Amino acid sequence: MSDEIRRNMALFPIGIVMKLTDLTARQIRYYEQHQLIVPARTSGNQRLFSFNDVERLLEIKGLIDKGVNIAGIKQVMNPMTKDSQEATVITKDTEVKRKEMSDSQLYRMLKQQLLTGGTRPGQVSLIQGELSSFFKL
DNA sequence: TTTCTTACA
DNA sequence: TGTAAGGA
Repeated sequence: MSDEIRRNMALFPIGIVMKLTDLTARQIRYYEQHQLIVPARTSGNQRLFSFNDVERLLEIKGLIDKGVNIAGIKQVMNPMTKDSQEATVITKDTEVKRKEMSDSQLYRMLKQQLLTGGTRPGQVSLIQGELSSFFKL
């Protein structure tokens, strides 16, 4: 699967990613801080993003628009690190299944949190502004 | 010129 | 999240 290599090959700087995703540099860097993406770095400390990173950012943008916060997004995105990405190459089938599972789980949690209008003790809120997300969902 | 980190009227 | 500062 040399396709994985191509998808994960770090190619473009943040400027291009901004245009590709319609996100600000601030947002992109913020998501990186929260491990939502792990772009490579050049010798000069410049970030280099891969096609995979761009796709992940597009997914993130979609979820943000629906009112999901970082905590919620982390549950939908498989915490793919450089290592785990290579590890999942063999189990492409289970990878897809795991993602679909996460989506339905997130849906239930969002619905449950919206309906009860809150979180149970010890549970983290997955919603941004209770009101805004109410209309979008 | 572009990007990086840190910090906050 | 936006934006200014100061360096690479």
